[in-house]
Amino acid sequence: MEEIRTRFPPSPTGYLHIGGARTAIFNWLFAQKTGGKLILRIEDTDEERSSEESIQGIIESLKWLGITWDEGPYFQSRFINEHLAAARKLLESGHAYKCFCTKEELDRKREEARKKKADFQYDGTCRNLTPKEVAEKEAAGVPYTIRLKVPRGEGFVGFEDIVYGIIEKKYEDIEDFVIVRSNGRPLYILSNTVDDIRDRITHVIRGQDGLANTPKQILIYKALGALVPKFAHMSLTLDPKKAKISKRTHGELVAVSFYREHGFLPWAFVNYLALLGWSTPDSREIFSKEELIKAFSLQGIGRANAVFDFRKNDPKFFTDPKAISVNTHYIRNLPVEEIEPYVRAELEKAGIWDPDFQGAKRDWFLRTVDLIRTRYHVTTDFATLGRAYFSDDYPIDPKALKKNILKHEGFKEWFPVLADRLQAIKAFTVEEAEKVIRETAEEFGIKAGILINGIRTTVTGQAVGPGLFDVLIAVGQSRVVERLRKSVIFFE
RNA sequence: GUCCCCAUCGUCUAGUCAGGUCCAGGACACCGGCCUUUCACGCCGGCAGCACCGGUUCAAAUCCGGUUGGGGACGCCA
Repeated sequence: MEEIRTRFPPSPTGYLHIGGARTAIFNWLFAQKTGGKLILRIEDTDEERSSEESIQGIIESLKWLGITWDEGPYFQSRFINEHLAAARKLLESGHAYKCFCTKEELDRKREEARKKKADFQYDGTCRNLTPKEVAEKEAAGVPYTIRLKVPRGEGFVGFEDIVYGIIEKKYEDIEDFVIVRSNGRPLYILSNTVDDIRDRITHVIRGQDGLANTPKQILIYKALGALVPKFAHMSLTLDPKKAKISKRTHGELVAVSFYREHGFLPWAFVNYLALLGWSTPDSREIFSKEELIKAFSLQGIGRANAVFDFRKNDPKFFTDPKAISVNTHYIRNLPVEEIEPYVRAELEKAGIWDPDFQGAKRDWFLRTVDLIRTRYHVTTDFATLGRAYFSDDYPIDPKALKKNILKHEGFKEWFPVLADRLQAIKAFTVEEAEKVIRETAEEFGIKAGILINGIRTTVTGQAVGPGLFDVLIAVGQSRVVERLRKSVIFFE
């Protein structure tokens, strides 16, 4: 059987955004699933907007997501001569012709048509130029573009899209489109097709916005005598207002790097993105990498566009709640060793990483991560909400301070007593700590909850967290005692 | 304006190709309860949808037509 080859061809005009990432993921999944190859091709032929920085950023984002490619990156700009050779071939075989119309003239006609609310198509002025006329214009040095000669009369270009089914477009609805500019540079529609032919792409998996281009490209394949690949167009990703996601209007909120910086586990993000516009008959949502590859199929891609429901300025969610929930799932359920490197990265970023955490204190570290992770949503939480476990320099949440400590003047005397008694414990265990604290509460004639919540706030800086006695063991006897002693300053 | 695509809970979706088993299933979010030293987790329960109109049929979310709505493409950008 023929080898399956897919490609991901980003144009390096900015960061990788979620739409591009999704396209890359689907191509990658299909290649993995079928034992095929994924080709990475940088379409850097837009001289104005392409940048090296963007190329690096895109590659970095792909790597972070865990998307691997088998060939490339190839650079489209290196193959311009090949694109032009194809155009010459089309000229010679009579599938294309030189057009001497000026851009200004065409722009004017287009504008005129738009005003009259009429359809505009190139009128084919130069299509019927005699060889003599062409020669004269050329001799006079009139610049020209090269247009593909689209078949005229009845008939249509048809193909069967793997996702959308049979698509047919009448010849009369396709104009003789430009494939080479008057400055001699090829256009995307030509370059992209020639590259796909050279790279022996068998399956073009791309956004639905490429659907309208497909009949034109098929015409090029046929004129060049090349085999037409299979096409699978995927539904688009829309913003909450149903507009196409774009770097321009959504900024960093749609950048893959944004999610990396905000504490997403790469696989969780891939898993979530796969769910946008793709599903299995059983509506399953959580997949390991192996499971996703196994479950993936192009037929599972939906035809209706999907909304990436990010919430700008939402106090509770900084992006699509579903994306966060998938991430949360992984943070809570993955073997703790698998999230260890990500927690480490966050602690390093926060400047509170201790090398012992992967040496002498590794057991403690893993146990602590495991203890606190059930209420975290993103890996950055370990360095913010969880800071007190890993560093002695941590902030006290003012609300918690007010509610759990300042409300009870008694802590002025309770904290020192608790510090003494906890320090006196020989074997510092959950049971012992609990016993001491409950007895102390009884002695003072108050509810244990008051002491428990006050201690939690002092020791962790927060009103919420794991069961207090587990917290005390995690933080450790000496640090707990120290923190309690220092707490009298809250009343100064 | 022309061409193309799409239409199930707020969001992601199953079900549509092969009409009955769907007074529509799951997930997220939301609400309530249990658990509890707090917050989570977990468990239990709830809210909420087949865009509309017509047709075919014994029977339609599923098939057909139209309407409306949404999206995309119409560049000498990629």
